[in-house]
Amino acid sequence: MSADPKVLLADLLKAALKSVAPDQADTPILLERPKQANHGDFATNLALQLAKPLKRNPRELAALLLAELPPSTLVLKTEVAGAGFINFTLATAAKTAVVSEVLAAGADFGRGAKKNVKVQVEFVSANPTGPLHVGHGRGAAYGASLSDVLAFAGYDVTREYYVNDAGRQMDILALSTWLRYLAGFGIEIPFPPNAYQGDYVLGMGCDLRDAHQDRFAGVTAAQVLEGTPGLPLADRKDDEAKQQRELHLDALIANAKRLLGDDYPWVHGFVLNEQLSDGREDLGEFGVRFDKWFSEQSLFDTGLVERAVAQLEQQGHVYLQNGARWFRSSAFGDEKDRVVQRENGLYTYFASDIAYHLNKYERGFDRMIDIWGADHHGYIPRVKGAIAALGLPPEKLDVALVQFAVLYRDGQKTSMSTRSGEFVTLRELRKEVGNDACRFFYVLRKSDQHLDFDLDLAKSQSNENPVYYVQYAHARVCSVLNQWGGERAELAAADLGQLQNERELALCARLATFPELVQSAADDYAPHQIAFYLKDLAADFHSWYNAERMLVDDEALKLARLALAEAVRQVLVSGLAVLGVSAPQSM
RNA sequence: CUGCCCGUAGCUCAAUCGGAUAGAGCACCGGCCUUCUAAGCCGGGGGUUGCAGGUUCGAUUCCUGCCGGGCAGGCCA
Repeated sequence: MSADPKVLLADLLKAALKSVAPDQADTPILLERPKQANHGDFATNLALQLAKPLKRNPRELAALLLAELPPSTLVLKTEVAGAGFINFTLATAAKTAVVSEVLAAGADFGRGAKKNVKVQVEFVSANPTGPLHVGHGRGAAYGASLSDVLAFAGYDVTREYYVNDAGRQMDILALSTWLRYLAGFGIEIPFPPNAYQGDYVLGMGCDLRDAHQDRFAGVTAAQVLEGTPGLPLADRKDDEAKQQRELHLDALIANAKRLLGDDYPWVHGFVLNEQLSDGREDLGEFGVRFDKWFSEQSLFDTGLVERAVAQLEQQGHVYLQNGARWFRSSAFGDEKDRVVQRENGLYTYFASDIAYHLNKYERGFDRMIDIWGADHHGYIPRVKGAIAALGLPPEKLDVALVQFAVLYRDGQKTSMSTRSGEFVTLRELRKEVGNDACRFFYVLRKSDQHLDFDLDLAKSQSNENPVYYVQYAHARVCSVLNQWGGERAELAAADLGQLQNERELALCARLATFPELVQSAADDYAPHQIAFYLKDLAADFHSWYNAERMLVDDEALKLARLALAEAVRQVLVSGLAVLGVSAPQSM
């Protein structure tokens, strides 16, 4: 086990710095891996940083630093380059040492030390009012990969789904299902255009009948429609017509609650449960699991919503206007104040969200990450404002926005609304593209970048998806190791000095960056870095594979090369695991 | 109108918190399978990083102003 060359180099530089410029001894030593191979294995801009305070030529300073650099077997060559960079080329043994490190650490190579920092990641949190669609899929893939990256980097991660089981949308779904159910008994009520149209609602209507027969069917169409304003003509799109449709829907919901009485919560619960288990199954198949499903309704049941608003009120951040309670969020960076309790006494969604975040803080997380769709960006100031108003530290909460995924089919954008009934579900997408390609594709770009998901491309040319490129590298290693047929333990004893050629050393350098890459991906909330790294690692491997044979007659060389291949395989497995992608033995 | 995000090769995207000659894939052109998997490799052409300024040794990155695209601005969830 050798120590990290980066740390050792930094120590050497620190010593040199101390003797060249004692006054500047606290200058941070920044070591980076140059993009270009002929710039060595590590480079520092230390001399450039010192040039200004010392008022000296950076190249001269670089030369001075090198002259004072303590000797080390680690370093093969140093040079001053460009404007005043110092480039280091490592000794071959220092480069290949990573192979034995990987073999010794196995799946733990690259894993960060336990940080004892509790991080909560909340993601997906889609309304349980219909199947997940491709937009949710992106949030799911991003959240799951981010969680896994953080966990791998050493954080203690809790994955959580916030279930919006309270509120009007769930009532609309319960009503929609009930109306479909009633139709099955010949009780025909015109289906409202703003109710949930999807086929899955018909299915739930049938399921409801299978489970409870005619228990909820003891009504007449006239009773259900009693007191409703009726529906305007379908082609009317004016505001008045829209408003009438909403009123009609609310009246139907009120009738449903009145007519069903104590049975309404049964229907509501039935519908909620169907949707939740459907979503859980869907996400599970996608490799996305949650540690906790947090119910919005529970915030009301435990009185936390009331308490949160009361707490804000005690601090003097709430006022009454037009019969409603307003949170003075404009005093906390929001552009205007927000209603937390409506004139009719009902709390707004925002109020329960305040309570939810209060609950998160009370659970003692050191950091919380909310993953939202980018359309919610305007929501950030009010939530952070509420947190600050409650006297809690807003900087513990990070909101990661995920841009929309836009689906293209036949070169045309495809609608994804859950209300229109025409949308592409995550299930359909997974079936067409496959889970592996799907997970990889979703995370292959920065989260704040728009995602054009071309279905035809994903479907017809799925073999060209980059995920296969990475998996293929893994399968190739497996194949070679199988044909060799030896024991993995033999590889640990390989003489790594046999690894001499450029491609082998490049592979070693690539492997050596994996631990810091994991850290960087975690720090930046950027799991896409893992995906790009795996592509690069696979490219280095394929290039080497085509240029050199592993199963050669020279026993020492063979073992060394197999050891390197096995190290590559291990890192591919670790990286793919973080992304929720399988690593097949053969393809 | 106001706020946030984004403009990088023909297309889809990277670029190590300000670094050196801006990189991949797809597409296009030319090579490599009697040898460990050709879902692969090697080579080639392709760019004023939207535009104009500013900050400094150095800018795709930071600041200002324009241009263009997306999203948001409910007592909805």
